[in-house]
Amino acid sequence: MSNKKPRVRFAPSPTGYLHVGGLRTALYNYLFAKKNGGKFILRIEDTDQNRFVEGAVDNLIETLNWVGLEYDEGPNKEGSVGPYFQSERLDIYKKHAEQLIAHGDAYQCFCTTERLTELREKQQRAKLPQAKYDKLCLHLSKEETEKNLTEGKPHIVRLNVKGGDNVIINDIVRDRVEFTRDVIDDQVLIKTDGFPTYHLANVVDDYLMGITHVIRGEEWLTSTPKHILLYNAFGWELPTFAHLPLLLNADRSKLSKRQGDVAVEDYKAKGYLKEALLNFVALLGWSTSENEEFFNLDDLIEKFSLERVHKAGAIFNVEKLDWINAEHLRKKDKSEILEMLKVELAESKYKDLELKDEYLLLIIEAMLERVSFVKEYIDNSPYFFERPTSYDETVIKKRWKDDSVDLLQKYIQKLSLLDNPTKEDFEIALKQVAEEAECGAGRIIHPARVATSGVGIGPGVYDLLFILGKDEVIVRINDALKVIPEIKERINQQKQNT
RNA sequence: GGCCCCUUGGUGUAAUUGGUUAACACAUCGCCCUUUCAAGGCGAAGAGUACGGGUUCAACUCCCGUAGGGGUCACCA
Repeated sequence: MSNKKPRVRFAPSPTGYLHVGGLRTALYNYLFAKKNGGKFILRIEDTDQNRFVEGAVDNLIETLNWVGLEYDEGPNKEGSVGPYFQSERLDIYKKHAEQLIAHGDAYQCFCTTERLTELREKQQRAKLPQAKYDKLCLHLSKEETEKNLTEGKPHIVRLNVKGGDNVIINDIVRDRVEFTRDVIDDQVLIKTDGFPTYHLANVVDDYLMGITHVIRGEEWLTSTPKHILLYNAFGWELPTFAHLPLLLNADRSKLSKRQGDVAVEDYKAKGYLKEALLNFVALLGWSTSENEEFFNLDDLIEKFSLERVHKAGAIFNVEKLDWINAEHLRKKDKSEILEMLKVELAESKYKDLELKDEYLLLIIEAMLERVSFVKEYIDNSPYFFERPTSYDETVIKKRWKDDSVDLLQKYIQKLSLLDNPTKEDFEIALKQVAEEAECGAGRIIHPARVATSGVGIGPGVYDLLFILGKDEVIVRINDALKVIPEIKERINQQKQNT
């Protein structure tokens, strides 16, 4: 397969949502394909009828589209090796299972679930190293098997694991992994309902779909020997394997729902950028020799290699994700942020406000360095969208002085004389008032900020005042002057009482 | 428990594949800048590479053992 263009696949089972670990697997597959001019295929592993989830496939595809991992072949994008739903390939698996049976590499098994359970319990009680099927049905005579079949007895098909050499996996990430054959169970290939198990289906499909590299999570490593036995039984050339390290919870167990968000859509809903998610997840188990950290998708395609994927599992550290998200957000064009902010606003309580683009752009400019998420433009500075509903008491306590009322009155008086003040005009006016009152500018800056925004933090005051505009500033300060002195008075009272 | 995988600061990783004061980033702390908060700049603390043996002039890098963690042992994927 050395000269062939690689064909890789992401083969999730549609359980409802895309797991971030799945996203990382999909990404590595995608990057490997794009890097090497190959094809990235999406195959739906829906062979478990019990786990059918309505709408799961659509949701999965939607999420994949959202992050921008476009597949070359898959559902709704037929190539020449479809269908891409395993549930639509049942006859293919059946045919292949029959072929295996004919060659003695598989056999029908009529054992009941009860017997199997009992067998397993007995083996466990006997403290056998490993519970395995006892091959009872392998020794059924041809006649018995035929009889059972014609009687319509429920049955499954099992892989017939024979003795022989150790099974060796050559893996790009883990080099060489070796298993003795006695640890390999006679794996179920076809279930009673006629559906194949993962093991049969993935081998048959990977071969038929021309998959050259199987890139998947480490949880598959121990079942890979079964797959290799199947390839051998069919006489097929093995694909190259690459088993990826797991994504972990903070306690180093496999990343799970219980310990935080696990679905890509959860992160999307929280406002993470797709660029940040991909960038972050790419770094969980892979790095460049320079240890660079900021990448967009094109960078990743250029730099990625499976050889630099490493072996140990990685903890999914949200703090770092947050930082990467902020980095990506700051590098975006203001116009792009504007569009995202509009979407965010449309879903907020300010959805009925009519806000001009120039106004939003001013906010974006002023807040850019202060936000890590688009929604923070709203959450961190609601005062751009509504008048303060309260005033931060700790700020009042610290910044509101006896002369604040007087200074602010003088300031708005001065402002009222200005015609279309620029940002600089707001500054000049404020400094004039300070000079005339023979006090520092801070004496006005801080009260002006709380009075107009209700809080003590935010962009530069002159930005704040300019963006709000002269009229609004005057209204807000007048409003504030009616209530802040009372708050201050109350705070002073409390102080005396304690 | 059997089998398999893994092990560099709290976290993600780097270390020209045996020669570095073990590097970078996130997080933390401090200082500077800004009369706010961030961002940014500078700096600090934090691992001597899980542990123990070897091999070697030299080991994070090779070998053996131990420990710890994880994965897997379904008619789920």
